[in-house]
Amino acid sequence: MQKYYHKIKNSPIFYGLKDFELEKMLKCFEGYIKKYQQGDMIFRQGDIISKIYLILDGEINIEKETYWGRRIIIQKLYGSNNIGLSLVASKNFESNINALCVEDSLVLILNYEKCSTMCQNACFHHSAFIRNMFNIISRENIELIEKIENISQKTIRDKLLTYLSNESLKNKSNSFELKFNRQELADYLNIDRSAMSYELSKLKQEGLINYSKNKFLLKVEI
Amino acid sequence: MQKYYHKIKNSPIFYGLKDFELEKMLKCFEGYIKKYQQGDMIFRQGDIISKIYLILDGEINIEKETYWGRRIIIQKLYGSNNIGLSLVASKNFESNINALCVEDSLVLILNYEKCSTMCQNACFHHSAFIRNMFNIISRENIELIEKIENISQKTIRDKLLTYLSNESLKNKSNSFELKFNRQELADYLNIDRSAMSYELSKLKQEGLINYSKNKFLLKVEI
DNA sequence: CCTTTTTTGTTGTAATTACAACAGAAATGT
DNA sequence: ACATTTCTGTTGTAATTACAACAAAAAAGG
Repeated sequence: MQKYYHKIKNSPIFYGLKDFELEKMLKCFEGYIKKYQQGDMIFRQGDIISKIYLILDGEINIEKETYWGRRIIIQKLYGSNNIGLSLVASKNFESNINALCVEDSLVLILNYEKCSTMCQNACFHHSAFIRNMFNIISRENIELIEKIENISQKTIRDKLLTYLSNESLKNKSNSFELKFNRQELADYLNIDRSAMSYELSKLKQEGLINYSKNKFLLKVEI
Repeated sequence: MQKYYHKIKNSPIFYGLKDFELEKMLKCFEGYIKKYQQGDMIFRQGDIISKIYLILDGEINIEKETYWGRRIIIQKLYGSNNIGLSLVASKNFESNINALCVEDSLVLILNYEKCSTMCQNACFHHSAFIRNMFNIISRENIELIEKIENISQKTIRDKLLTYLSNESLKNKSNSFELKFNRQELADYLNIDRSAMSYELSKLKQEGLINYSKNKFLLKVEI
């Protein structure tokens, strides 16, 4: 466990703690580390969740399968993101999403019940921890709204331009690298991959964007 | 202010407080009441937010305007929902949404900074308050994911069936009343109103659903 | 280095949707 | 009760998209 302390201390939820403080809190929260392999599901739609999953390393897709069997990618999460937070904090403990490891991943698992109620020994940092969770889940919220903006555009072209523009803003640069491969991007934007590919080529031809592999350049203000 | 205490105490965020405790907290949080009229914007895209808005009464649409001028309805909020919470809790204080009053509304406004940091006099209920906010924003999060599920369906028919099925689940009944009018529903589901109207008629003809005005009956399991 | 597998791009066609224009119904105001 | 306005439903057409099938390029695995 100790060998992961530096990773854990880098996460926004435990930021700035000393080793002995961290140790105390992890005990408090019944924290433990679990390794997942590429392709593993951390949990699925319908699972009852009672843990908070803090991603220390790896890459995880939050997905949903429709009634008709199509995949929707809600978002892609990396180290220092949390999953399960919002699920767990609500009255309804049943997951409405799948958490799929796209790479081998390292996850710190905490007992939500222990996290959310002040412990007897009322560790000094507990309230800061709760505030941090709050910030994290808020950011999650904003990202979901951004996704809704992206997929709510009318045409494939508008979806792409809106998505790329938002990525550009987040990267504070008009050149940036996409985290999705083409199929994932299509599943994220809810469009057909080949139609998307066609539209990307057209945008490139028209000089609005440029790209090579996953490196993109947005040449226009949206 | 006092005359609103019963409303405030009914909200999940202040639930179960005694009058004198509530009074102390509201002072702590610099809380005040503001009345809005139908059509008023509580805040707009681009506004810098530093308050928490707790809806005591009324009806508010969370909307976004696309670059191309189309309206997206993110969600509809009623009394005892919060707006501005997730906006305010992030480092980035710039709103990415509009909050539009669809009816005359009554809003309790709190200073976020005061809410999120423990006050000197450390009122007993402050940590419960933060936990409540946490629960609220989590539920918000889950609703956003549900919206994403609804609008991520491939066809208008699938969007409608998924939406109606989710409403049915939330109402724990296969008959329920929609909170949206037709144009709003179309803007929520990101589809053309007339095409949606056409598909609704078809679903009714085929016997999958029934409706009259906003009262709907879902006759199939999705 | 070569083979195999995976990812990405291209194109034609059928299906779906947006849009416009209008009719009918319901709600509102007087 | 009537006129006016708003909301909902209907239909035809043009635009957009999904899908399938395949080609080309890149990555992975010996």
